[in-house]
Amino acid sequence: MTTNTGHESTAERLRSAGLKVTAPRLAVLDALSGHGHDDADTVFARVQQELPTTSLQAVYGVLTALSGAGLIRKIEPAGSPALYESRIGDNHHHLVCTSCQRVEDVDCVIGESPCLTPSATNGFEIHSAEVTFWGLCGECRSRTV
Amino acid sequence: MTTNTGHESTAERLRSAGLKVTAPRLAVLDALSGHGHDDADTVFARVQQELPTTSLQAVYGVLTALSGAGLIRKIEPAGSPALYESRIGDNHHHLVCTSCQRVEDVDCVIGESPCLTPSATNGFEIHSAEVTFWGLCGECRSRTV
DNA sequence: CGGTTGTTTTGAATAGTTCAAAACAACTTG
DNA sequence: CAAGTTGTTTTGAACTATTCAAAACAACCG
Repeated sequence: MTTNTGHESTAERLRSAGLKVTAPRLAVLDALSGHGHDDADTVFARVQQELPTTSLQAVYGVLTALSGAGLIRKIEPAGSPALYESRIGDNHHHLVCTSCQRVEDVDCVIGESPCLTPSATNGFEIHSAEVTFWGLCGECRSRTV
Repeated sequence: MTTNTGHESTAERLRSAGLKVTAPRLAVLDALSGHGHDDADTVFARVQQELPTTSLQAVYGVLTALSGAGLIRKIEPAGSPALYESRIGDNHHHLVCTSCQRVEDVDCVIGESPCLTPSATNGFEIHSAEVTFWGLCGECRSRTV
């Protein structure tokens, strides 16, 4: 029975996505929850603390499975390794600092639609739009005065 | 004298950018002109035809120098190697096919401003915005019927 | 034409990620 | 609840795109 109570446990979310519930997967989801945007190495380091036998390749496998299932989202800003985030469902966008590579979330630009409507589709059937804002974060701005 | 006649030769464009005029640079600029979006290997292959002694590393160096000088633009869509294009100056965006990775240009979404104005800047000083539309290109759509 | 500085060659190294086979563990079914 | 099936993780290796570094070289200035 796959009852969706609205506040599924982590294990339940895995099961409803058709994935087996394993310790590495729970640990990765836990490592990503609440945090911002982490690369595979960072997730790996965090997972190892509570599950020291986990391999980096397992983390890659888990991250791939989870983003394939839509439980996490993968972004790949130019110049950074792939980053994973647990905020999903809304199609939010990202600010990336050109100096320190820090990534922060921004809500969709103007409501929802503009982000999905290019001026011409060139025959493409568009599924999603991704917006990346490049600039200097507050911290790097004050450091560069 | 750095007279800008409005139709500078390739060599002149290099010189006005403060770069020395060399055969590999001319060949790379030539290889990129008129073409769409090419990765370093593709540029390398094209350059080799008219300048067989050129090394791949030289091509990387040239591409870095040219995009640093603003003579070409580098884009890095998730899942593809870095691509270079000669269309510059306007801040146009890209359609990327999720099936064949083909990249095409689209003009800026709605006029100009929306692309540069996120809903909240989180303290960032924003320099540019990059929009990537993901979808299926016409060719892959018909193949997937 | 000679000197200086920037560029290219050559050769090697690196980061991030993926692949493959074998060992193993989760869920299913009897 | 035991055994089997299937999906997952481990282990170890490979790979791609890219960068680094030193030496040879060429463009441009005077």
